[in-house]
Amino acid sequence: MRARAAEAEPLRGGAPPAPAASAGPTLPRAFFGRPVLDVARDLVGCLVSHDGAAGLIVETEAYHQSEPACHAFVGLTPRTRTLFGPPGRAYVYRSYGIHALLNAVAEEEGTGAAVLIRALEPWAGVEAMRDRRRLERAEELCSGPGKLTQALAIELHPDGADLATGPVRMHPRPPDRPAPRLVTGPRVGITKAADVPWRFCAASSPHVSRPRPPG
DNA sequence: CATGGGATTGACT
DNA sequence: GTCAATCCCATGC
Repeated sequence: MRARAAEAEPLRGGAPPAPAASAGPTLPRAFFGRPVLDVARDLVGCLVSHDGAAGLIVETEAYHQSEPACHAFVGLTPRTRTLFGPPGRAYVYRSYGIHALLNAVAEEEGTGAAVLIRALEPWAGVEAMRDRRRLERAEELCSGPGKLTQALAIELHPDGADLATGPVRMHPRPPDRPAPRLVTGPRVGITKAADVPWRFCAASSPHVSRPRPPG
């Protein structure tokens, strides 16, 4: 067993249990088994839930084996096994030795493609998010790919798990929410294929990561 | 088996 | 604006 005290330890003595984030039905497998750019666009507005908290996706990035910024560019290795697997699974990897980053595997089995979830608007279990992040402002809880996994308590464990059955789940856009208008731009923080405009943000959302897209 | 890079964040200048 | 922290895994000797 690894050291996981920070995860298991209650943060405050009398903290009430997080409210159940009943985010409703999950996205079908067929949603993810499509071109990764379509999946990345259509995921904005959808919900992600885990461990008593949930957020609306306000920012995504697409990655595909055909371009060098994608981990799958190097081919099938133990690390990229999940990327080449069936669509609709979670691909979670550690970045910079510290952060767990959440992706949704897209396209058909055998093709390495995924959508990185970069930012959420807190939707349920916000107090649990504040406890985990030790921050108050809603705009800072999930405004980055490493921040949102911390807020939702997602570690590497869900890698390879089905997003329809959990532990990490993805759900359609709540019916009372309008479909967001999208802003497209270059992906953040990469050195290879940095010019490809495969980043999709909900226009004017205060919950997206930096750098904020224009408009 | 040793090394180095990486899709980040938070603290600091 | 800079920079360190930190770990998985691909690569090369």
